[in-house]
Amino acid sequence: MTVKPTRTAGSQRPPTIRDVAIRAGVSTGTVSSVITGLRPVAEDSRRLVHAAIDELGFKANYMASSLRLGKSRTIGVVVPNLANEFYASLVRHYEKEAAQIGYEVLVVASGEDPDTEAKRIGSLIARRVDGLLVVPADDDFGSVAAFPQNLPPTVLVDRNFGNPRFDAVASDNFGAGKAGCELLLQLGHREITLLTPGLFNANVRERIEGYRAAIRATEGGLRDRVVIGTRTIDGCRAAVEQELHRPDPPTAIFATTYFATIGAVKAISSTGLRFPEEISLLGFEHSEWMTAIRPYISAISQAFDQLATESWRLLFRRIGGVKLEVAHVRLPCLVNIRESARSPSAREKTHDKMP
Amino acid sequence: MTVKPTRTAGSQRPPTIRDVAIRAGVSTGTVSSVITGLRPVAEDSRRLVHAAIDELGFKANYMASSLRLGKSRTIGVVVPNLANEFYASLVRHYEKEAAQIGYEVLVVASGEDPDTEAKRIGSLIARRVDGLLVVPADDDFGSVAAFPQNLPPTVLVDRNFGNPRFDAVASDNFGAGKAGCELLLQLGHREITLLTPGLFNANVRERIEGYRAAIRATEGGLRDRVVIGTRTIDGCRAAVEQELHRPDPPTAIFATTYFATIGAVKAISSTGLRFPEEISLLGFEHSEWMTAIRPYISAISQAFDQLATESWRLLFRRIGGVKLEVAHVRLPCLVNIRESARSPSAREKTHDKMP
DNA sequence: GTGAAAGCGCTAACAA
DNA sequence: TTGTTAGCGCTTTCAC
Repeated sequence: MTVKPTRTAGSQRPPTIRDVAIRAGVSTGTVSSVITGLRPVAEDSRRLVHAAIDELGFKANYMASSLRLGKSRTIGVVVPNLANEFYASLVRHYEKEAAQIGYEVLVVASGEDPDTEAKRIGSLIARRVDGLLVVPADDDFGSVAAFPQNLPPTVLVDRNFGNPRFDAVASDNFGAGKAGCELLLQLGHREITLLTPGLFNANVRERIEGYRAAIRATEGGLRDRVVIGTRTIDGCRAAVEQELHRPDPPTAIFATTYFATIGAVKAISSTGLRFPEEISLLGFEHSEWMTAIRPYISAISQAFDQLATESWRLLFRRIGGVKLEVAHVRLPCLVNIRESARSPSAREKTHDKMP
Repeated sequence: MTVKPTRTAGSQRPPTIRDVAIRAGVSTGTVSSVITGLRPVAEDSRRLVHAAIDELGFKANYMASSLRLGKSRTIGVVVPNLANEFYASLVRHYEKEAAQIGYEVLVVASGEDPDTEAKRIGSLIARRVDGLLVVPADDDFGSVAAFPQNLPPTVLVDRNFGNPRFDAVASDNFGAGKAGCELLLQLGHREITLLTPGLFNANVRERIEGYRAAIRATEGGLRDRVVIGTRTIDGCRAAVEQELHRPDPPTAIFATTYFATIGAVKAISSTGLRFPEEISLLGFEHSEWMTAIRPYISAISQAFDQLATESWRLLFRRIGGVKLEVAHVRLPCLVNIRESARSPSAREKTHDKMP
């Protein structure tokens, strides 16, 4: 039988609870009690233990305690793309929430790909995260063949709201599309082009429906104009450029996502059009730059802080509770009226001058 | 003696290696061998084990294996602020690198506060991360009293480059400040205000020194103008507004950080000054919006992808190696000349007209 | 090629 | 109030 060496601050591997116990002249059980505070410890022992902990620079091994306890105090956060400020903000909020209660967040990106998502979630499960906060890569979360069974408590954020198997929180996308279009209509626009990166997810489809509803509600028999770009900024940019070069260009553009917004601004900037005099823009989401360079960008934005706190709340409700109803929470969007959307009068005038 | 129940796919707690072993009619050792592939297994057993794994939806518990192996395949990433795109990009790169080799990243934010940083790093250590990638909250990383001893392999990114105890990778800040100022000088500017959020960290101080060196190298006996804001966008904005309202306003502003850049743009936009005709701006870092609204923002930028890959490389070099020299790597910055910085001629003309 | 069993560092039930 | 001890789920000798 080999004798186990005691580990000190300088040694290779970090000291264990056993090293602390020996040094303090108590048992490991007592040390554990001091650390967790779950059962009373005599003042003398406590002092001894604390002294030993400090001298050794001891840090309880969380992996061991997690294994024993069956919970990791870790939450897995899955987002499509960290390059998108919207998702980065979500992560930021989650990290803050986690820090407050001694949790940690494991962040992974799916790259908008369901297979990658499944794979990444698999490794989060292997790490036994206590819960999952996921912005699904598509609207059928969990449908991929290789998708892991036995998910921990999970709440879906921003996408795939209708999924009956999971708690979810998302924005009122229909309302957002409708409000945005109405705003432009009120300003006097009659040729409003909706820009979407695609039709791949329900969020944009709902926003489009909201836009269409607003168009239909009008008495002028206006037509809806939907332009489809790609999921990249450049794809949206190209689509808008093409739209602006048509013989009957729109007087306003309504972008349905953050990347579409950037693409639209780029497209407008690259044309000779005066902005916002000749072309109005209503974007989506909020970012600092929108209130930096003129014209300040008007935009509908998701209340991502609320999305974050609400989804966090739902997750812990589920981690704590048993047999809960599936909860689905819709949050209203915000309308930020700034400079990039104005009434089309200037443009009309220009037209009047040269018939 | 209680008999341990076998766990199946539907049961509460996830199946263990033991459940797989029983189901496959082999020992846990054999199952382990199949999973890790570390010792040969007969084809028959392998098939049996794989079948059992699939039927049970088994996922090896990483906490248990980590505990046993003494390594977690997890890297801790510590950044000052996830709201800063620059750091968010760093995280994005690290996540990608991690995914490629089956690692995971634990992301924490220090909020620019050394005490919070120490505390957060403490919990990363408790989770036994295999390594730490940190953008330190200040230039004396690890000096706080409560700072944990016995760090895992660690590399410092972007800040506190000189720290002799740690590998580090950072940009050539002096060179960046110098190149930026020289660019403005070449354009013909003589009154160049340098905007910094403070003097708290060596990066900005080095950038200032670079700027001063360029000013001094000039023959015109130019004065250096350094304006100090705060670490927030608004603080920088206020500082620039004040500067622009002086009787002797600058013709160009050179912002030394990302937040300072946004603050400067906001300040310029809020004044009546024509931009860039009357006032030039050279920013710092790169972001999509800089090439969206006109004028496109010229900026010096850190090669954050290189910072990320290089720091990742250094970290794994150290995780793998023993007794390595401390490595310090400086990376050059990029100069992106766009529209917001131009020669001050327009401004001069305006002045000429009203003496 | 495979099984039995020890043990990673911790917590909790049970005794004392 | 405290010590002892049996595992948490996995990997890895050591036998066979």
